[in-house]
Amino acid sequence: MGTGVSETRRPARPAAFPALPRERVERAPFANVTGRTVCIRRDAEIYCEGSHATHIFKVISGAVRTCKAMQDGRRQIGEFVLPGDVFGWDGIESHFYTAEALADTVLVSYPRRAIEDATRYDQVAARSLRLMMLDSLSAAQRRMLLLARKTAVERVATFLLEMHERTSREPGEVHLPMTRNDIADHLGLTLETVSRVLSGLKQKGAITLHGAHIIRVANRQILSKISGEDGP
Amino acid sequence: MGTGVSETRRPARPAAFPALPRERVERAPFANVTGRTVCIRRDAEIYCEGSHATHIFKVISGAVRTCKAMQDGRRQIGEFVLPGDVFGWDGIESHFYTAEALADTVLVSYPRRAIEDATRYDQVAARSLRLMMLDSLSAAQRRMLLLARKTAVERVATFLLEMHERTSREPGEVHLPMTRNDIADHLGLTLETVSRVLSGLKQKGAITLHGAHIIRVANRQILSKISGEDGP
DNA sequence: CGATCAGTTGACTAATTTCAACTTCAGTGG
DNA sequence: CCACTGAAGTTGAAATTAGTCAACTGATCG
Repeated sequence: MGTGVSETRRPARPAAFPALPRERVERAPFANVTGRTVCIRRDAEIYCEGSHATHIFKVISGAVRTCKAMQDGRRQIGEFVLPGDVFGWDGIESHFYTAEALADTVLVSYPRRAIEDATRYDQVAARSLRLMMLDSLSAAQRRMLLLARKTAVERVATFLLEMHERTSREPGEVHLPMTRNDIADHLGLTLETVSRVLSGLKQKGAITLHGAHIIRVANRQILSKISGEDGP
Repeated sequence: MGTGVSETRRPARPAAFPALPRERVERAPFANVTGRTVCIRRDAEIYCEGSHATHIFKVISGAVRTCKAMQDGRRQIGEFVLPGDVFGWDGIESHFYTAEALADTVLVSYPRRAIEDATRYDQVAARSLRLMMLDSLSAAQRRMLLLARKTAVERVATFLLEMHERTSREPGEVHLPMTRNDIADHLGLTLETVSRVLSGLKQKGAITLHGAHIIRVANRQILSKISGEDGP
C-alpha cells in the first residue's frame, strides 16, 4: 500500500496556493496551541497508515480523505474532511488510516502532545477536545448503521444529504470534490453502483446533475425519505 | 466471567444475582468517582435510544449489547460489551443506541458529570478517559472496514478471533453469549448467513461447534487467514 | 487534437437474502 | 421423570441485490 495512488487528474500542475505564505501561525480551535500552516498538493499523502501519530490537522481550504487499504486492494474511505474539520485522531500510537488530499489543500497542524498539555490547565479546551472525540464517535456510529443495514440507494441518499448539510453553498447545491470511486469506497459500494444510483435518483426527480461534481437537490423530501433516516 | 448465569433461554426465571448486595460502591476504572452497582435481568433495557445520556457503565459480569433499530425493523448491534468493558459514550446529549442485557448482568454506573469533574484535577484520569474514547474510535474504524469491505466469511472469522481475544478462557474456546441473530445484526448479515458460514468453517476444520454458544478454534492459522486481517 | 482517465450504461455473474421446512435444545409442567 | 413446547439454529431452493466485465462517452490536459 501507500504508493502514489492518485485518483482524479494526475498530470503535473503549476502554481497553486496563490497568495498563501508557506508558514503561518494559526490558533487551534480548542486550545491555546499554535499550529503550523501546511500546503498539500492534490493526491499527496499527508500521513500514512501505521505511521506514528504525532499531529492532528485542521482543514483550512480544500478537502482530505482518510482511507484504509486491504492487501488485495479493497479500500475503505473513513471520512471526507472539509474546511473547518479536524482529523488525525485515528489511532492511539499510530495512524489507522492514510490521509490524502482530495484537492490542493491548506491545513494547520498541531502537535498532539501540545494539545494534551494545553488541556491540563485549560478546562474549556479539555471539554471541547472531549466533545470533538464524541462527535467523531457519533459520526462513526451513524456510519456503521449505514454500512451494516442500508441499501445502495439509501446509502447514496444519506451521503448526499450529509454533504448538503456540511457544505451548504447556494441552497440545494452540493459540491462533491471526490470521484465516484471515492464515494463508493466511502459507502461500501462499487463506483458503477454509485453511478447507477445517481442516475436513478435523477430519473426520480430527486436530484439534477451538473457535471460529475455538482449536484442539485431538486426534492429534499424524496431524498430524505429514500435515505431511510428517522426524519419526518 | 464465569457467573454461571443462564444465557439463552428466556422463560420466567427465579432467583438471580445470588449473593450480591443490591447496592455497592465501586471505584471507577479511571477516576476517583464512586459508582453504584446495578443488577439487570436478561433482555432488560439499560437505557433507551434517544434518552438523556447521564451515566456511563462498567460491566462486572454478564454481557450487554448496544443496538439501534430503523423504523422498518432493521437492526444493528454496535457492540457486545463484556466484563471489564465500559459503555454509554454513544452520543453527546442523548444516547444513539439502546443498551440491553444479553444475560443477567451486574454493572456499575457512574454519572458522566462526576467523571468529567474528576478529570479536572486528576490528569491521570483525564488521560485514561481520552484513551478510552480513542479506543472506542479505533474499534469503530476497524468495524467500518469490516462492514464496508469484508465478505460474510471474513466478517465471521474476524468476529470469532475478536471474541477469542476478548474472552480468553481455556485456550481456543470461545463463548458466545449472544444468539445468531445478534451476531448477524452486529456483522451486517442475516442469521442464516451466519449459521451457514459457521457450518462452512467447521467443514474446513477451522473451528468445532459444541452447542450453539461454545466454539473451539481448531486452527487459528486458517481462521486468521480467512479473516482478511493483515496478520502474518 | 488525440491520449487518458472519469463517468455512464448494459449484460451477465456472484454473493447474500428471503422464504420455508426441518432439527435441536432447554425448561417447564403434567 | 419425561414428554411437550416454543424459540433458536440449521439447511435447502428461489429471489434479489450489488458486483464484475466490458463497451462506450465525454471531459481535460498537454
